[in-house]
Amino acid sequence: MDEQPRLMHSHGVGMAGHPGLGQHMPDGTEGEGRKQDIGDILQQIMTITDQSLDEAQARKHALNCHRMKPALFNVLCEIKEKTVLSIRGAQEEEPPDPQLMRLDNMLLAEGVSGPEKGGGSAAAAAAAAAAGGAGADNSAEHSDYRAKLSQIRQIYHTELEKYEQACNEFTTHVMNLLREQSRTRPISPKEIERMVGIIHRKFSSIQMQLKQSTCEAVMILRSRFLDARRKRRNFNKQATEILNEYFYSHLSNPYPSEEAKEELAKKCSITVSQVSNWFGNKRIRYKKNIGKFQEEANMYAARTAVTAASASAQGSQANSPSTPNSAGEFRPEQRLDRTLCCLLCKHFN
DNA sequence: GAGCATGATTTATC
DNA sequence: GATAAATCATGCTC
Repeated sequence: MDEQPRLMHSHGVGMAGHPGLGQHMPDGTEGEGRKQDIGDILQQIMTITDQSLDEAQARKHALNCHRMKPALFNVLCEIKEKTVLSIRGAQEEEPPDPQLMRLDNMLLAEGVSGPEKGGGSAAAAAAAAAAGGAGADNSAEHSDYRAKLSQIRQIYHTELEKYEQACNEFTTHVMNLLREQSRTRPISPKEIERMVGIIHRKFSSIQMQLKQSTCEAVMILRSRFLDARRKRRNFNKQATEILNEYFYSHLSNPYPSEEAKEELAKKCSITVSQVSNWFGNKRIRYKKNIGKFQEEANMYAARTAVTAASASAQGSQANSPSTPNSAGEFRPEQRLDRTLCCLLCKHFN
């Protein structure tokens, strides 16, 4: 402190050498003196970088103790605040990143982010439903998918927590630094806020990378799981016979209704979509090669006829001649099939 | 292992 | 959304 006058004097701007700074002017020249005073202070600030470290420290201290410092500091704060406000105004108008939104939506849909209940298992269940199977193997795959998704979810949340913690620590550190610095240079709260925003944006870009990696991992898992769906199993013999029976007994219109599909699915222990697939495949393959399927068609028609005939015999002669077929309906073409089948039955027996 | 059978998927059409 | 047609991928038989 005792070197202050020396320093100030040596540079010709010492407070003692300036009446306007050191004391009030009684003759009315105070205003003019203050202008000069502020000019000098600014000059000191501008030349402070030219000083040696010791000199600069001393100069800094002298400026901090200057009686005009609070007023000047406030003015500089106001100027900076206005500048920062204009910058912030421009930044706040930025729309949310669409890529980040997509990643967030996907992670939410896959059950990686958001509440844990059902998310991943719902996605797995949807995939399993698309696979069409409901057997033990499928549920095993399902649980495997869930376990792996749960692992991904855990890693994601751990990493996210780490990033958030690091971000908070760094933000606190920077804020403390800025608050410390605000004693010696004008730093408004808004400027600190802006700096915090910059830090958060930097960290959110890191988070985006994490989200991207997580999405990729989920996609790989999902594609592996979906690929497994292609590992088909042939239907058992009984299921194939039930389906074929229906197909050939409805050959003129092999399009089962939704109810019929459900019934067939139940009988065959398969799903309705598998029934639809089977009929789709059967129709197209039958149409492409009727000759090849003729024998099969005859055999099923014969069976249907035998069943119908025995039912008819049991039902007594009093019954109507229009006996319904196994599907509960009667078709004129069935009569032709039946005639053919009687002949075939005789042939096979 | 080749060739065929068969369930599932994809794409186009209605 | 249901279906046809083409295609894929796996299972089965020899």
